[in-house]
Amino acid sequence: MANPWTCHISCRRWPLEGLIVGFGSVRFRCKAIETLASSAVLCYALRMPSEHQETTAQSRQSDRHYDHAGIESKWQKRWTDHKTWEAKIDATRPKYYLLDMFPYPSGRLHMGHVRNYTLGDVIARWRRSEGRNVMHPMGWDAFGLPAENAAIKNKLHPEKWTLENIQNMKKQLERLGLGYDWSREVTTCLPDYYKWEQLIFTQMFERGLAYKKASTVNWCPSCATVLANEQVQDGKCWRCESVTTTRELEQWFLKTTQYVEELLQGLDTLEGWPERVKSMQRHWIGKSEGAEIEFSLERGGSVRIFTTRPDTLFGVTYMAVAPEHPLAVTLSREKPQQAEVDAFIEKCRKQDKIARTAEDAPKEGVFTGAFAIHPLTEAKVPVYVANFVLMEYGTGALMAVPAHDQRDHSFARKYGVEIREVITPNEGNSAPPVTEAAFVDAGVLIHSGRFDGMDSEKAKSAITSELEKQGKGRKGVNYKLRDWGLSRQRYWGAPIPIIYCGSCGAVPVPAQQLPVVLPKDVSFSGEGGSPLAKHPDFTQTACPKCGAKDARRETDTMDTFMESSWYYLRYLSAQESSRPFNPEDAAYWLGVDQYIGGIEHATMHLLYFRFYHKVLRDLGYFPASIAEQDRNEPVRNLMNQGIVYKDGAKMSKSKGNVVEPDGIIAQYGADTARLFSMFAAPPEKVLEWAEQGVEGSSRFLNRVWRLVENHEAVIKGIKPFAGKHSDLVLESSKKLRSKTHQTIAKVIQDFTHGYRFNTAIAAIMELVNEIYVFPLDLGLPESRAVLREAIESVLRLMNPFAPHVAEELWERMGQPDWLVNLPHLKADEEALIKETITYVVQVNGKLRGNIQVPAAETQEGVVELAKDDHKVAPHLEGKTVARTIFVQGKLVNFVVK
RNA sequence: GCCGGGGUGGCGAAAUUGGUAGACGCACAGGACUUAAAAUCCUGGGUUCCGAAAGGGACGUACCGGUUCGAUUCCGGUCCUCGGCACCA
Repeated sequence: MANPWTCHISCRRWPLEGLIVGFGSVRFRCKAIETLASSAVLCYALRMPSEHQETTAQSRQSDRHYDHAGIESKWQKRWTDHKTWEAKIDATRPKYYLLDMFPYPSGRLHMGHVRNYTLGDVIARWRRSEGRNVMHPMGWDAFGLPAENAAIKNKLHPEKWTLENIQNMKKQLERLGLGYDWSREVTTCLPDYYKWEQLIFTQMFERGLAYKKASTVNWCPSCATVLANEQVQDGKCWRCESVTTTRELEQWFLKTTQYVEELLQGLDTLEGWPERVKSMQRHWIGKSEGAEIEFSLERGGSVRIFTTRPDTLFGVTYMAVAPEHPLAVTLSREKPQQAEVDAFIEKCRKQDKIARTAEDAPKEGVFTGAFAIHPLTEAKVPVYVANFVLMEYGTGALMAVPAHDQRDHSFARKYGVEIREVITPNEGNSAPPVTEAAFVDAGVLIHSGRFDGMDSEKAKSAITSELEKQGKGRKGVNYKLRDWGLSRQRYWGAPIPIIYCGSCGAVPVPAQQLPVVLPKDVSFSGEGGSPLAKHPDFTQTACPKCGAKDARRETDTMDTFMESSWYYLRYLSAQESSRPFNPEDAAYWLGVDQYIGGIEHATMHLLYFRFYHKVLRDLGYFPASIAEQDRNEPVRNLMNQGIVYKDGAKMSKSKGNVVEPDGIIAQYGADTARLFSMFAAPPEKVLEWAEQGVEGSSRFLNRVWRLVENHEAVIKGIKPFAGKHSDLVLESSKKLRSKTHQTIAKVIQDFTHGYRFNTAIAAIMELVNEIYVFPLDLGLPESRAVLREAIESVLRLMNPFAPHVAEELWERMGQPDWLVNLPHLKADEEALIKETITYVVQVNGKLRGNIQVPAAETQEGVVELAKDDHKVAPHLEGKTVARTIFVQGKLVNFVVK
């Protein structure tokens, strides 16, 4: 057996305890390597004489890797101490309001947050380097269901749970080196935030924008409580697994539909918004034009319907109403069909709406026994209750034209209703007979009385005018957008500031009595509805209007989208105690220059957000000095970063596939976490989480660190090259300097054209690789100056991504200023000029060679050189060049026969 | 189902308006350094066929088809996948 050796191990991941003893020349036991056999452990060992065992039996930080923990906390402290991120109104600089979608305080950050917020921080640092007065706040979307679920499960008060989570997550954000103006922090579950939301609600109420109506909720009969959609899994309650049903409750709504046209048309003014988001919002609003038609009922009364196809009116052979429609019940009263209809309605109530209305879902319905009268032919039309009709869309009733609508067609065939063809395809078109499938395109009218022979377009207006003349219909517009239902029968939300009085009705809580504070002394069981309703001190109150003692408070709380609809305004004046925000602050900072958040918010949040802004404008909150566009729309530029997902689904606590950044920060540092999240994929793309690449980002930062360390001696006291590029003597100097300035230009371009940070980082990596192979000429001063310039450029370019390392190395190079306070670099145009150009030569579109030509070469000259190229010539031999395609600066293509 | 995205090597990706497909990085392989291992530095890799080799041919951006001298890029269709669908936020 060979002699035992004691190894001194330094390892930056695993502080080792005790001795690691090796035998023989090759194999030694290293705990760290065993522990992480699959990944490369940055670890090395020095052989030591065995008598030194005791003194070497300790771990020490590797001197081959920079001390990320030390420098990160050092710079974070410096930035904080100097109030680097605190933004103040400054009329001398252009302002830049950068807004990140604030997180729900679920407990810990996940990599989706890291990506989102790093993106924001990189942009903030960049805009700052452009000389802008950047305001970049952060806060907490602190009300919501998970806190209440946690309270039920862990017997912990939602407030305690939430506030503790906030403390945790704030520390995590700070450790990432994210530069937020914490003096503007908002926490939406605190009364000094929701007080203003309640005030705004009462103002909406007074304007008639908030109203009550009956609406359906999920109901668990066993827990006797309302369930959120998320709490219903496969039609069963999440707690007790009872089959859920639905209930009608009187609920508060906001009239988003009052702003529907503006919400739609405003999209056209949002040039800085991604097309995909605008498109989704347009479809969500879902405007369609057509006609509203009144069908009278045989037994009196009438049904109003909306159709986009009044041209098919003569093809109507039945009508259908939604199961929730009041007529569904009344039409069948005292008829043989009554029992069947009631059973059907009950069945639909239990069905999921998306499944119920899916195109391939079975079309089901029952005849009500009642008939309607066709407005023009006066024929009797049977009325059905059908599962594919939605109460929320249109009028909750429809005229069915089986010949020209596929859904109506399937239903008609199933129930044996007549299919009457009234549109025939235009000449040249053919279609299967309507007994087989509906013909849904426009065409020419037949069997439609005096409208026969008209094309669909013309018939639409002709039939609508005829109806209008007879008082049976009119032109109509319909939208899919519905009013915003904002009542929640839950505890952890902002109380709706309404008091019900026996004589005065619903009375808003007067401003001086706000906030209506959420009481803390409640208990959670998950059963029997909201704890607020069981809190007598809260519910019993006096009427603010008449003083009656027996008034009671509204116990519903507000949808949490209410908080996230105006937080960007509270950031403006987070300390303001007499109003939601200060108009002077709004005048300076609005609108939001860049809003960043996940694409999953494309419709709901971003639509509510826009709606709220318009309402506040109409409530007179914005001073006249705000530009028209910013008065109408909250956000100028929107960026939706792609979802970070793992195991095929969005990272979320409920799915249990969350990856937290803490491990990465501890092992590699915040700069690595930041750099990797920016390098792994372009910002808008979905990112499937895989940790393999993290190592590479860490390696790069260490490579930069060594770059400075290794060259410290030769560039110390040297000034970066400042002369004329053409005066450089050495080819190597010219080459490196060109690369330096190409990189600067590339990074600037990637920042200004769509925040393409992944390629910007790749370019910096290329420059670093180039510096590594640079043949330094110690005899020539220009060589050192060019090297210094290159290294300085690397630090300045990488600063937004990895600010701690960049600042530390910058300081180490003897620079007095902090990078965070410096303007960004500009490329030297002269260094970008290319002396030779590479032309690609193709024959019949296939690559056959490439040639180097002087930049000044003429087209004729390039073509001649291309023909003569030794790789190209054989492909041209014995053939005729029929055509020569020349693309300036790029390629020559010979089309030969 | 409806609405909006996405699909390129073993993997993350790149290719500014149609013009060298695969930059940069991961993983892997080889070399240098080391008694050794790790780290570091350098080099190589789309697939396939011919060649001992320098080199050369064919194919290749989910699939099928079209436009074009030329298509990852434009057009039509198909498949798969992700996000949203109004009480998760």
